[in-house]
Amino acid sequence: MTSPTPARRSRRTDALSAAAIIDAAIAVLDAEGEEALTFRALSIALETGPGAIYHHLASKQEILAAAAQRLVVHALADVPTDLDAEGGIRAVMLAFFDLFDAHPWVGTQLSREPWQAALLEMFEAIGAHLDALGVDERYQFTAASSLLNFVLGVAGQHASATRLARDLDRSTFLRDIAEGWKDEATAASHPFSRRMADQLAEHDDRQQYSDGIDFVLAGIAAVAVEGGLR
Amino acid sequence: MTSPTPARRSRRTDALSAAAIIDAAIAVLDAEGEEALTFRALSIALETGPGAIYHHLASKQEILAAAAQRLVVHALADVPTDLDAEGGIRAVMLAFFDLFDAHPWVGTQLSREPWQAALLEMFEAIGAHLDALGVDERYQFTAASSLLNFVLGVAGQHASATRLARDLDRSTFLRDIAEGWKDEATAASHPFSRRMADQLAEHDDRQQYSDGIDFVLAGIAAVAVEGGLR
DNA sequence: TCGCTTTTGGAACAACGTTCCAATAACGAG
DNA sequence: CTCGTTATTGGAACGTTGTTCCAAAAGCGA
Repeated sequence: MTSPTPARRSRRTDALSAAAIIDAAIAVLDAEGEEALTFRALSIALETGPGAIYHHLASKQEILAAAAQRLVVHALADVPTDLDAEGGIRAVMLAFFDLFDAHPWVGTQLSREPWQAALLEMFEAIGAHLDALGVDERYQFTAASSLLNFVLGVAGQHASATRLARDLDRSTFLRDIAEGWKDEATAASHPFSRRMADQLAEHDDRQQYSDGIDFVLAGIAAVAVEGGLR
Repeated sequence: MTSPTPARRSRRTDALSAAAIIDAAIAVLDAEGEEALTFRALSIALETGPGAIYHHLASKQEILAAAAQRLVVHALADVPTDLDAEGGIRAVMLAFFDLFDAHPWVGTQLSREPWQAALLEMFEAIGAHLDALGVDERYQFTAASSLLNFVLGVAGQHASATRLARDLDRSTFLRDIAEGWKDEATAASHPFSRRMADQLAEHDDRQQYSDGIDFVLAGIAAVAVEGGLR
């Protein structure tokens, strides 16, 4: 098998490169999920061995971080630029949600390494609108961080929910959780959650995310625009 | 070695149990960090083998989830109950931060499994105050979720930062990141982050978290209390 | 005292990320 | 063109992980 073909041109027709490895990694992650990205799977996809991969990238972390950054940059490139300040922030934030919805593994990756490259891109994209929004300069760092932290929380939950509900249906998965909240013993000690159980089962993730942004933006407007309290 | 001592009373003086295993797991996690919790480390700490552990708990996930839930419940038990609605929510949210600061691995765990037991406790503790805060019933689910997502984002970042800065000092770690933001090429394409670099290096995590809560609470008050817009 | 069930702990397994290395292609200097 | 040097390749091997399996031991009801 795999006859040597002694003296053709190149060992590979397509040269291996960091970019090619990241391409393959994204393809595997999107097609089969986070836990499917192994050096063995990558080796098969690229028709090579782990040694060759390690010659271009230092670790699995580096592959994941680079893959996440590429998708973040790509998603941000598609955001329209002719919007007012608030519309611009909303568009950026929704672009993040759609990215995490299409590539849930990115949500996991962003919590693996602090202030990695992808996070800088997100931080910048959010912060770029704060001046135009009229946010007092002293509040801009906190405002951008708050929006970023909110996105990251959603991204993490969305990723783990998708991971678990990979075979299972999302709605039946949520219905099961909601049923648990309606269990007598649980409901007795968790009355608020009991009241919310039906909404949990029926809610729209994207709408809820958008409503959450409304809260944070309204809060920033109330506290940090035109000199809020202290 | 380990002479059999043929016929004493019990095989172990302290009976193995789920609670004892979780105790040991928390001790290992707090003392040596997330990646130190292995079945081998647990076996040594409990003076047993992996088989005995699996007889009481089904998987490593289950151990981590139970450990996280215990700490969340414990942290919530210490929150004073004689506060007004807003003070109550603030106290709960700050209790979460202090928990994630003392036990960073909890922040990672909460993103591993969706709607796990610990999250229900957090969701309930937040939501319990929303009626008293005057939040319209239609907004309570979204309001509680938004606060929860914000906490989870902070927890995840805090956990990964602590993990990376385990040997390294936190302030020098942040200073290094900030220096990267001041790099000429980076600064040119990321002017907002460039302006924020010094604040990144000097900011207080807990204060920033508290300010973020101010934003979200102000936004909830503006949008969802006494019938906000739409 | 005996039979059955629970509990124990260690051996064994497959899979993972990573390291190492011998073989090969590419390339610059002569 | 030729040759020594470097870059690149891919597979074998390593140590560690979570998990499974099983035989021995302890506890317990009849």
